[in-house]
Amino acid sequence: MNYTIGEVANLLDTNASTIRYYDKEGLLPTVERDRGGARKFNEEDISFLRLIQCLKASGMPIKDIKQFVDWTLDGDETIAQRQQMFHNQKQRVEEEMARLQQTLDMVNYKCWFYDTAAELGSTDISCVDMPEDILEARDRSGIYEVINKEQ
Amino acid sequence: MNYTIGEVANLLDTNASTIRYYDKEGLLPTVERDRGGARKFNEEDISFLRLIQCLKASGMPIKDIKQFVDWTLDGDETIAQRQQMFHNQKQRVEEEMARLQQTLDMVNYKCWFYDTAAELGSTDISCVDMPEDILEARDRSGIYEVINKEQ
DNA sequence: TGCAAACCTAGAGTGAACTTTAAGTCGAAA
DNA sequence: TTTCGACTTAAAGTTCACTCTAGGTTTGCA
Repeated sequence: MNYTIGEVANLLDTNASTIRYYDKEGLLPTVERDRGGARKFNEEDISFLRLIQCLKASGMPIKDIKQFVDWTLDGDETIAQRQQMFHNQKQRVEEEMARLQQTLDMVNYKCWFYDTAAELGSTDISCVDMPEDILEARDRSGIYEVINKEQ
Repeated sequence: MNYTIGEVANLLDTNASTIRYYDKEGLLPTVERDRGGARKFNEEDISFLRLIQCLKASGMPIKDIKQFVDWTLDGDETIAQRQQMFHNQKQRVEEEMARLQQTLDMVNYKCWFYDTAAELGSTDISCVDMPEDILEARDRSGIYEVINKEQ
């Protein structure tokens, strides 16, 4: 089964220009054309676009994805490079998850802070006891000082 | 205690230009100047810069952080807006964590794939049984089709 | 007094990832 | 046959968050 660029864009919740841009950057070397010159996407192309979206979500820049594409085109000689690439990426994603958890701790603390301030009608909440879990979230977040005073 | 912009940049592992840029964008309305016009940062300013870094890490754009700063300057009238803002941000961070977990599943699958391919010296690993946990990670990642064939 | 280091501003430049525009082609329906 | 929508390209434009440059001041030490 083949798909047009518009169908693929719909399917992957993106738009045709973005897919053309990826193609121009060399990320889609296997996409074929019909007689009229229009791109023809098969299941494999769509699957690969999903992978690209995933790699992008993991913070990988386009030029690194391009490198990966080039390696896959080079075949089995480049298995080691691709293996290394994914192990590096795994570490990056794990670091990002840890950072995001810290950020969530901060946001949770701030949610409690403003929930409390909203009840009191004031950001001076120094009279209120901070629940244990909120205190822990705040400390984990790396946001310690001041903060109870303003913001 | 006061700090110069260079000291603050060091402390927060960023650089002076970035801090000046935040100031220019209105993110640091409380930073004072010395007689010569140089910025003078106190503990509170530094704490607020940490908060900015955290909000940025949560994916909040500068102009939204600016909005938050403006609200804090408006005082207790805007508690509800700030409360809403942090609750929205909490949802965004939670969504991002879920997306990142999916991405990690994909990367874990790919790590297994290339570890196996490296052992075999070939990306045709169809003869190899996929461990249960890897299969689950692959399925959670949303990357199903093809993939065992190439890449 | 002279010099270097660190600060200042305004404004230009950068890089990433799109996104839009202009001008054109293709294939099917009326 | 013409008209419409979806495709094509090259190239310019946009947005974001810096980052750098040029030219100038301030501060502290020898």
